[in-house]
Amino acid sequence: MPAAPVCLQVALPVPLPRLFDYLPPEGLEATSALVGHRVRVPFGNRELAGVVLGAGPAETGTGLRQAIDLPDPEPLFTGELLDSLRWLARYSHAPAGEVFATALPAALRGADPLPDTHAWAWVLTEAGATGREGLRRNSRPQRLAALLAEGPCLEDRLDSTLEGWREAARALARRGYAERVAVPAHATAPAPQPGPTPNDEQQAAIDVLRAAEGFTPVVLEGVTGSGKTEVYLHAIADCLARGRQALVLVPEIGLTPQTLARFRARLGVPVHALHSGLNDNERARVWVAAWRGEARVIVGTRSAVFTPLPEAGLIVVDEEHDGSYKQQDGIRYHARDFALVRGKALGVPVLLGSATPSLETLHNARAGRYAHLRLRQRAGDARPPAVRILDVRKRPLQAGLAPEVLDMIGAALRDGGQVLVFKNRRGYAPVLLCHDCGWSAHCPRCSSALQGTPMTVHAGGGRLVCHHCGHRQARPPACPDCASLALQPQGIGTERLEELLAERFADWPVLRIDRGTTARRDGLQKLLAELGERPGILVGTQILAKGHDLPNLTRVVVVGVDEGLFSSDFRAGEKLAQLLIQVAGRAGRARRPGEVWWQTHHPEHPLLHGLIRGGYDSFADEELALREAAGFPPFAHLALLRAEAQQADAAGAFLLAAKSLLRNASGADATLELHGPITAPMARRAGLYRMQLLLSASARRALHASLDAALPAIHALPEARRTRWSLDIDPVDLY
DNA sequence: AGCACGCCGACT
DNA sequence: GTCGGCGTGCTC
Repeated sequence: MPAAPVCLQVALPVPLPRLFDYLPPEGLEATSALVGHRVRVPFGNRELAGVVLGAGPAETGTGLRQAIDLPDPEPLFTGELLDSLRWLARYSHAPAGEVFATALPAALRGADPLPDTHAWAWVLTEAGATGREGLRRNSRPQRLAALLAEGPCLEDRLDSTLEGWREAARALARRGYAERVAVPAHATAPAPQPGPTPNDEQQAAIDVLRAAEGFTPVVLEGVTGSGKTEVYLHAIADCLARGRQALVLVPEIGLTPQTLARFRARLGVPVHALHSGLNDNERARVWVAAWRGEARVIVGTRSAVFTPLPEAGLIVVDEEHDGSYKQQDGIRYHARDFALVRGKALGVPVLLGSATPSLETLHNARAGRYAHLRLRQRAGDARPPAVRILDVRKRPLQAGLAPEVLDMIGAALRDGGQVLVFKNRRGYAPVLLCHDCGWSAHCPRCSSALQGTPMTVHAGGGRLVCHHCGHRQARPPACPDCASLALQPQGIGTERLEELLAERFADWPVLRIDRGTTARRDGLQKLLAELGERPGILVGTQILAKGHDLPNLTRVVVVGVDEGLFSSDFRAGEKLAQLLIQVAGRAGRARRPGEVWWQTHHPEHPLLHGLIRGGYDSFADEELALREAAGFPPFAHLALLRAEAQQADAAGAFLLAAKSLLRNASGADATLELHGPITAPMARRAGLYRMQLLLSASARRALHASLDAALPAIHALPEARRTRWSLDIDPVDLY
């Protein structure tokens, strides 16, 4: 019998959960030496680029086609990154081809050749050296020429030294005074600057990392202003001194030009940034520079976790609790978790920094899996602000603000201070709340230790729905506890906040800070610089929780606290606590003592009192106990099967069929719980009906085993055809 | 996901 | 008589 032909097993970016066999390209043999290479193949009547993941005998006998070529002289994926991405494909139950495509910068997803990784610098020509005297004094070209007279200067550095240098450089180039030259990336750094001497706590953290051998996860817990970045910088410097690369992940709003400038000034090697402001080619250049070992320090947001690190020495995840680390579409990975997977495979320390670590991370720390270090000292004489809980039951609210709050804002402004009015995150499903006594609707079938499960007001307003089990009931006409008629869905009407404040405090500036006003690079900085230290009001969401010093900020008001207290999302309490702590940090940096007001219908709520009395730690103790009793993460493992369809019943029919397949697949193993299908809180989006099925298991293994067993059949369901569906492992939002 | 093939309405 | 609607089927 003739041996089956030896072919390449190729992962292609198509939503099909399998590899494709190809004969090797002309003149090449199919061996495992080709694993990790990009490969160009014919696919149907088009051409695709994929990644070789194996070599072996063909499984399908007929119709084998031949790969076209391998674009790169060496494999792009080797060793640790190759293994980690294979692991991610298995863990996320996603096609390997899509995972590898996600890991590559967009410009490399095709078969285009690798970009060169030179950095660009500007130098003065001989003509420029003499001719620059003739330039108009203090004009930008003259200032640029003066700068270049001291030596060649990198474009990166020009970005932070001379505003508008590009135009000036073009002007010099036109006269033949200056030219652009390519320089190898590693030869381009300024001399490192010394930093301040670390305090005892910082030094202890630095020492732990210095002594670490192999994979060492370390939680660094420290409030705003306690100097976490200083610890990062020392650890990175140590890592560089050992001749290794460092990867730093930051949340989307954390990667400011100021952060980068600080890293660049201190480290004395080029710092490569990967953020949303870069175009595809720039991103590809950084990725390849890291792959070649030229980039020694890479600072980037979520997707930077896929950077190759052939000489890795350290991974830092800043603000590890931040929600922006979880990708919400496509391959739904969690960058912090994947960073830990990579750190383990690489055998390097992983530093998780936060003022408010996620409960997952705290749980791991308490179980002894992570080292847990704290920074308690604050820089300078900053003091924590006084927190005041304002009971707004029965108070007449204007655009959601109590009269006491408006009075306080007026007084603070007249006193020359700035006020931050912080709206809690939008997007919570509305919960029915009694304005007179604080009663809220809970599901009768889902009572658990976790304060019961709030029911949400369904679109249309007449019905209450339990988001956990799908139970429905009519909306009560009056409060069951106090018979008041003041039942209101929470989370509505905050849009009017800015309008009201601008009208009421017309003599002072009212700045709205949201994604819209700060989308441009430096948008937030510009707005804040404009305000300076003049009295005024800042209105905003999430984005204001972190960021720059506002030394004149004396009052902070948090509205929408109740939406966090009574959201049907089990993570809402954690998010609220993190937010309240972070926002308090903003007021705690003022020159004058700050005051934080929390506006609530639930002045006695244990979460609020726990935070005031024992801080984040004691909140975490209580919340972890509740999560354990209720069977939620980190004590259970979740997966969410979402479906959307044109027809109202199609999504539900698909999920019901999937549920029965999963039930069979879990077999005698009763540890897999299936909740639903229920309508998603946002029941319709873009005209599609949306539903979801929640899977939970106390053991990760059971969850994945059932999914592995059932997914092929779920893919093949006839109901799947008229449905768009996706699987989210470890969902962060249950909707 | 693309991109075919494949049968039924309003247009030159 | 054709162009084109999106149902369903396949991709080594």
